[in-house]
Amino acid sequence: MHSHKDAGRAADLVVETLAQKIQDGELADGQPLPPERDLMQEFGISRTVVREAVLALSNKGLIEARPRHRPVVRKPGYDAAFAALESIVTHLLHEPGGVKNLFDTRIFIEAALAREAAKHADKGAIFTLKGALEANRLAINDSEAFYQTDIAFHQALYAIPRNPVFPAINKAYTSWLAPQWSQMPRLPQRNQTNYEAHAEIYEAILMRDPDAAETALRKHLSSAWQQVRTTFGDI
Amino acid sequence: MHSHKDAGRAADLVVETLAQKIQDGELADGQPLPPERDLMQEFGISRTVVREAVLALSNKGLIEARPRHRPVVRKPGYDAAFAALESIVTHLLHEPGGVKNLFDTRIFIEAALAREAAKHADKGAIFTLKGALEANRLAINDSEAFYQTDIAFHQALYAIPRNPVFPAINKAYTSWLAPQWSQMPRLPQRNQTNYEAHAEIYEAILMRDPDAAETALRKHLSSAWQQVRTTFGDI
DNA sequence: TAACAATTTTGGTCATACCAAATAAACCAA
DNA sequence: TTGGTTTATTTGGTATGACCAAAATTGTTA
Repeated sequence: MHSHKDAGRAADLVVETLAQKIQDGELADGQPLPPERDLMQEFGISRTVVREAVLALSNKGLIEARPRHRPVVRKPGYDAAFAALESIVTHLLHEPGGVKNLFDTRIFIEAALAREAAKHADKGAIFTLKGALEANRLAINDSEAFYQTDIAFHQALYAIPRNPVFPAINKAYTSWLAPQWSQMPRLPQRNQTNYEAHAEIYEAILMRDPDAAETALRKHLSSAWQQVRTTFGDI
Repeated sequence: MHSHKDAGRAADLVVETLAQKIQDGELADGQPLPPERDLMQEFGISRTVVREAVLALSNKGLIEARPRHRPVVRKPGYDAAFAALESIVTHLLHEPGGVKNLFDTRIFIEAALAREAAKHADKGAIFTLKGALEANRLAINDSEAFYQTDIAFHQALYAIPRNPVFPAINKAYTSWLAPQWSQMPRLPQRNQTNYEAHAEIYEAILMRDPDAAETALRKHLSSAWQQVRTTFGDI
């Protein structure tokens, strides 16, 4: 079954086997992994190797290993995929131009999403968007709530294509860029501006005007980027 | 969300410290990591913990650890980031709808890229695209070469925004979807069709017609998806 | 100086032991 | 029976020490 080119890692076999069991559901989601000492016997290896395998599975996101707890099987979803990027992305963000590169891709994707929404969003999706916009408006004077509804509005945008990858992308964006965003001053006046931008995007989608939707969204996010720039300077 | 700092892992400190040194350049790219026995002394820990830390760094993509070789420091780039996704994406692709979800995002992004290119590509980028297209044409009768030039043409598209994230995305796409793609029959006739599709995309970009560029690209990739469907059935 | 042989270093694996936290079992009071 | 409290067991985290084989280094020779 396994044709190992370089027989350098005993743990690899264990990782593959367990990963397969997880994917096949033999180790169901939420179920704890067998104790390390059991795995030793099952595979005929030392605990060293078992631990190495468990570590690897944990870093791959297939199990969730809280310290001193039994590792729990986590069948990976699209969210987990992007979560695996966190550490490396964090590094990239600390390099010159890192934040801008990432933010530019966000603008790029959301602009395309706005266009897509204007073209193909069904009534239900538009209604959801309208609800998110209304919640956003009601929170203008509560900066903390506004932050949440702001995120929700964009989330609604990512949900429109009905492709689970997009919400996962958005989650990743918000979590990665949160450090920058959360340090920015919260001004009610700015909330008002952002709400109006959201409204403009919504209107364009409602009017089935892709160009207007894209333009409005680009303006909105570019403005947000400028705010970041004026807060942090060149990054 | 919540970052559980349960402080139960001695290895975490080592990982953070070494990661910091890598980011700061104190451990330069390409340089081997200190021997495990040295790290033991430096941090006053057992080899067990050192190995755990090294494993973690390896899984994070900050070092490259070939079996029985000294781990080599690899300052992560955008490519490495997506490479870290491989194992988990592989799992997702094996689930129902997984391939389609991923391919749909590819269509989505490339459509937006085509539009972007038609709007903002400079002469140099268009010239590069033209060269890729010509190479593509010359390889119509050599299916293996055609496959390569096909990839190169799309790569040229991803390079246009001059944002290093996009080429990395493309690399990830091609490597993840390669298993499906490489199993499809290579027909010169199909090469001809694909070349014409590429030419149509290029022409639209040259004419600065975003709508035509997007339409042409969507048609091209949707057709490719249909070919996948007819080869593999519902996946 | 280049090819080869001897030596040291270093990563991979195993076995054992101990501790503290987590879990399960036993127990007891209401 | 039930619910909470105490005790016993399990289990993950870490430390030591040992051994091997493959690398890397050094030394030697043609």
